[in-house]
Amino acid sequence: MALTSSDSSQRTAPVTDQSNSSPKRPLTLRDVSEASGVSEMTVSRVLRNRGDVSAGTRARVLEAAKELGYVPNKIAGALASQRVNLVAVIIPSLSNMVFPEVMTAISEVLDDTPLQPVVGVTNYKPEREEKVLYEMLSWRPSGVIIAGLEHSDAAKAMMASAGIPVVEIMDTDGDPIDSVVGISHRRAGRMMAETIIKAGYRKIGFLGTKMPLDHRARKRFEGFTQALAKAGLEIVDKEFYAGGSALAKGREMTAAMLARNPGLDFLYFSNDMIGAGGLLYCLEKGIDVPGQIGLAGFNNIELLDGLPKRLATMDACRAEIGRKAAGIIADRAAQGDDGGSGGKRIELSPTINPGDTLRLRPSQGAYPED
Amino acid sequence: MALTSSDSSQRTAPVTDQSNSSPKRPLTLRDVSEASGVSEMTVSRVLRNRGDVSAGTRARVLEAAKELGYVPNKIAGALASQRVNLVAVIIPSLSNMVFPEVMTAISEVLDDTPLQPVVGVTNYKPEREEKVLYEMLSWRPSGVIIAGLEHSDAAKAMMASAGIPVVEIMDTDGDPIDSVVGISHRRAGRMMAETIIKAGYRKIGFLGTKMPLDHRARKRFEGFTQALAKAGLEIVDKEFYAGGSALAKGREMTAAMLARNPGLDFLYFSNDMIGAGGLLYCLEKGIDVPGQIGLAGFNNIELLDGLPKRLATMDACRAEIGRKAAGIIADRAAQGDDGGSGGKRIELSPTINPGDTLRLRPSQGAYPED
DNA sequence: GTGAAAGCGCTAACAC
DNA sequence: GTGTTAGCGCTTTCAC
Repeated sequence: MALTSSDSSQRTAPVTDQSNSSPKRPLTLRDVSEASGVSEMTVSRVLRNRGDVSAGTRARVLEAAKELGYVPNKIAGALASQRVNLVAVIIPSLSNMVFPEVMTAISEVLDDTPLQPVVGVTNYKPEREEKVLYEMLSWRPSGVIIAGLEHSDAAKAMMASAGIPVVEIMDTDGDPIDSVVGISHRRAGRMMAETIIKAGYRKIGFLGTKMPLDHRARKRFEGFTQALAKAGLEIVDKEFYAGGSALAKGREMTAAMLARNPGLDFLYFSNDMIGAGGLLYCLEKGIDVPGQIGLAGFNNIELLDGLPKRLATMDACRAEIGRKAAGIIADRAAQGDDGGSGGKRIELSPTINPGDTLRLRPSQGAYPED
Repeated sequence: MALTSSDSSQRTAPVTDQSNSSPKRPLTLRDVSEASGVSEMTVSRVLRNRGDVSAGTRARVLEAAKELGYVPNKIAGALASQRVNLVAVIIPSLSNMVFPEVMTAISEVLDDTPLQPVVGVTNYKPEREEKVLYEMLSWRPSGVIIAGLEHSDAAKAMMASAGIPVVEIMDTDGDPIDSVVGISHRRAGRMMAETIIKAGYRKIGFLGTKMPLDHRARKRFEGFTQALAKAGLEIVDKEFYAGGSALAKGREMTAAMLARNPGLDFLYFSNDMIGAGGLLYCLEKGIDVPGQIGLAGFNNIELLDGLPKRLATMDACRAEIGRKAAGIIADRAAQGDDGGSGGKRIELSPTINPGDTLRLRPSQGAYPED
C-alpha cells in the first residue's frame, strides 16, 4: 500500500517553495494540469492511481504535483464522487483508558482499508452525543461506530435514516439500530457475583461511580445484585463517587466503608482504578487480601500491572470489540453496502482474571465447587 | 448558542420516518425546499441562521427540515463557501494520558467557536505524522495544532504552504513553523536537576523510555544531565525501557538499578507512571523515601493521586497549552487570518511539585539554599 | 490512453 | 425578505 509510487510521492515536500511566489491561494488540479501540460482529468487519474495512464505522463504529473506541493482537495473530491472514506467513532470519553484502547484497535483494522476513523467525544452527555452525531453525519461518513445502546430518539432516528452501517459497541444489553459488538454487562456483573459467592465471600460491599449516564456500569451493578439475590444475598453497603482522581477516591471510599462495616469480606469496585485505590488502602492497613477481604474491579487495565498485588478483574474485550466493529464497517464499505442488509450481533465473552485479590476456593468449604 | 432555535431544531428526529418511504437517497436542500415551498436559498439561510428571514417562512422551513430528518451536507457547504470549520489536532498517542488532557482543553475552547477539533494520531512515527497531516490538510482545515517541533521536511513544507495557522505544542526548544505553545523540556530537566542537587542528593540514577522519537523526553534528559554536569555531577546509572505496563517497568527497573547500585540516593524517572512503579517498589522494600532515596517523575498526572505517597513531579502545563493553542487558532480564524501574520511564541513555566518523595532541604546542609 | 462536458449540493453575490 | 445565477474543485461519463 505504501509502496505504490503515487501514494508516497503525493505527499512530498514542494521542492520549489511556492509559498512566496504566489499569493496564498490553495493549489488546484488545474495548477498541476498547467504545470505538467496534461489535462486535469489525467492528472486526477494519476493522483488517484485510477485507470491506465502511460508511464511518461504519469511521471510528468507526479513531478509537477511534487514540485508545486499540491495537496488534493478532498472536499471537492468527496462531493463529486459521493464517497467519503471517513468512519465516525463516537465515544463518551478519552480519559477513560478504555476508549483509547478501542480506538487503537479500530485504527489498526482501518489502516488496511481506505477508511479513516474520526473521533467524537460526548462526555457521557446525551445532548452532546446528539450534537456530535449530527455534526459527523453532516460529513456523510461511510459508517458510524458508537459506544452504547442508549441514545436519544433523535440520535437513533438520525442513525437509522443515514443510510450507512452503524455499529453500536461495548454493550449488548438492548436493541441495536443496526449492528452490535460488545459484552453483556449484566452478565459480567452476574459472573463476578457468582465467582465471589463461590469463593465463599458473603458480606459484600459495592463501590462505583455516581454517573447515572454510565449505563454499562449500571448494568453491571444490576447484574451483580441480581445474582446475589438469587443466592439469597444482598449488598451490605454501597458508595458512589463523582469526579476527582479515581485512585484517591477508591482509597477514601474504601476507608469510609470499612469504617462503617468492619465485617465486610468483599469489595466489588465498578472499575479497576478505584479498585486499585482500595487495594492500596487495604495493603497499607495490613489487611489480609484476599484472606480477610477480597477485592475485584472491572476492565483489566494493563496500566495497573505493577501494583503490589494484581487486582482481580474482568476483561471487557476492548481490543476485540474495536477490531470486530471496524471489520463490520470495512466489509460493508467494501461491498458498497448501505447498511440495509441486516446488522450483525456479536456478543463477546468476558473472562475473569482472579489476580491476587480473590481467593478461588471457599475458606470454610461452604460452597463446594461444581 | 444552544438556545437559537435553528441550532437545536436542525438536529431533531424525523417525525415522519422517511427511511421506508423513499429509496435511501440522502436528502438535499432541494427536498426541504419543495416540502416547505420556500426557495433553496432561503432554506439554506434559515438552516444557517443567516440573513433576515421572516418568522413565518422560518417556521415552515424548520418544520419541513425536521419532518424529513434533513441533515445538511457539509461537504457541499464547505466547497461552496470555501470554509471548513475543522481544526486538525495531531498528537503522538492517545494512551499517554497527557494528550487526552490537552485534547480536552482544546475542545473546551473550541466549543465556544464554530470550530471543531479532529484528532489524528501518529504513534510517534514521523512517516505516520506525514501521512496523517497530508490526509488532514486535504480536508482544508482552518488550522493545525501539532505536537512537537520535530517533523519531516515534507511535513514542514506542507504546513508552511497550507496557508492556515499552525500551532506546534508541548515543546519550545526549536524553531516553529508558525506559532508555538509549550514548555522548554530542556529547562524542565535542568530545573529538576537543580532542585535535586539543592536538596543534597548526589548519587543520581535516571530511568526513562527507550523511544528515540520521544524528543521531549530526550530533551529533559539532556537538560538534566547538563545541569548535573554544571554542578560537577554525573548520572551514576541509567536504564531505558520499551513497551509493557509502565508501572510494572518502573518497578522492575528500580529493582534492577538499586541492585546494581545500592548507594544511589535519587532516582529521576522520565514519567510519572514509571516513577509510581519505582515508588511502590521502594515502599514495599521498606526503603525510606525521601530520606534514603528521593524520587521524581514528570507530568503531574492526576491519575496518581491516591498513591501511598505523592510522587515529586513537574507540571507540564498541559491544559494551559491546549487552551492557548486553541485560542490562537480561534482568534486567527475569527479574523479571517490565513496564518501569514507572524506566529506567536508562548513559553509556559512548569512548576515542581515536591510531593512526598523529595526532601526540600539538604540533609547535611551541604548546599545552603540561596 | 486521453480529453471535454456535466454536475455533485451547497453558498456568495447580486437582483428584485 | 426572498429568489436567481454562477460557481466551489473535483470525478463521472462518454467520446475520441
